[in-house]
Amino acid sequence: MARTVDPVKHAASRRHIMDSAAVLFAEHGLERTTTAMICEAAGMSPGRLYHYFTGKKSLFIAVLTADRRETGQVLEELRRTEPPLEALLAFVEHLAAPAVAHPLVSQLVLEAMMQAQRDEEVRAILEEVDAEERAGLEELLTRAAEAGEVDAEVEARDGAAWLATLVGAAYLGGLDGGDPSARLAQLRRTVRGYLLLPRV
Amino acid sequence: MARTVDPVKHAASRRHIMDSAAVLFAEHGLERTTTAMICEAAGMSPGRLYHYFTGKKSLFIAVLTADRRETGQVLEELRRTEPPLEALLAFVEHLAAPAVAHPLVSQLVLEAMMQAQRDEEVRAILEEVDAEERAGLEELLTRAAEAGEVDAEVEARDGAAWLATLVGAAYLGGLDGGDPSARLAQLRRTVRGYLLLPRV
DNA sequence: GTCTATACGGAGATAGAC
DNA sequence: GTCTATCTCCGTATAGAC
Repeated sequence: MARTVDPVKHAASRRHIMDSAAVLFAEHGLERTTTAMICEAAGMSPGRLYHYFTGKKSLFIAVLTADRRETGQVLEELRRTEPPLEALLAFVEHLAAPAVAHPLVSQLVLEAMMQAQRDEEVRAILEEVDAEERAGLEELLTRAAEAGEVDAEVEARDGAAWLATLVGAAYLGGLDGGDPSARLAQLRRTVRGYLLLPRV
Repeated sequence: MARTVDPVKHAASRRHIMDSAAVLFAEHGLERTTTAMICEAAGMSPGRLYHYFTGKKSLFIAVLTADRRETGQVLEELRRTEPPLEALLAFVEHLAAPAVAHPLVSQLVLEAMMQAQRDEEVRAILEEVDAEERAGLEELLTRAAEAGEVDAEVEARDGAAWLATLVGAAYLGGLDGGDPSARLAQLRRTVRGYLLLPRV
């Protein structure tokens, strides 16, 4: 029984569409990106696009889940990294890394966050990713705190949530352009300052 | 020559529409808020709405400019506040205050930022406000630095821009709900930590 | 699998009576 | 000034030939 579809080609076609769409979603947002624009960017007809995706929203979600980062592996390694505070900082930088990679990535992530406010399906996906990230932050934060490398005033759960928010700030900063590596340095300094009580 | 329109009533009508629309823009975003939704929320017909605004976008911009904060007055006062570092922190909190006031305010501000990425007119408005805020931050930051209350490593211009980004983080944090006043405390701690070099 | 052509619905905006 | 009714366009998605 010969397969009628080549799964490799099929995946490649999907990927090509997703890559084209991702740029447009980042630049113009979900609603202002028309399927016609996507078709033109991908160099294909609507019929073809809808052969690979059931609709614009499913394409958007496919884009989001494709770029989903695997934090598990990184986390596994950082659990053994010494000192614990450095491991935590490294994790924060890992999470913020996409923001400095390219302005469009920042825009896409922020667009996703906004959509999550308004769409249950998108919200569910991002929630999952966020929970994973926060759990990692909390774990590393707790470890650093136990090692006495973090000020006692910083509570694990709230602190982790706030760190996630600060990572978000790096994405916000990505909108204005400017030097990406400088932004990463600012973030690093900020997180250190937050975790270690500054002398007053 | 009697005026045919009562300017007070006219302004009140505009205001009523803007108030109704602001909530919807915050909740659903610009594109997903239909004029029909606005009409229903405001309890009026499309004809009436278009009597007061030339279009949905002009209404959106009216909402943004109406909620525009007057930083000048606050800044004037903070210039004389001692110590300088406290003045700077107070200014940061002033800028972040709307974010803790109500979740919808956070959403509206973020929506505006996203629209600014895609619309020249919106961008121009926000740019103006942002520039004003950054100028204020830079001024107070410089003053605090000259008083030796801020670590020398923090450069005035970049530092001010980064502080503005951190204020943005407070708005981002507003999306997730949680205790608003706690978020303000986190921000305060973060900014202090950033400005004062923590002992390593 | 891919195209062209088009159906369908909805949203912004207007017309014109009152 | 305000309403009802409606126009027009455009965007999503589909139909059906190749």
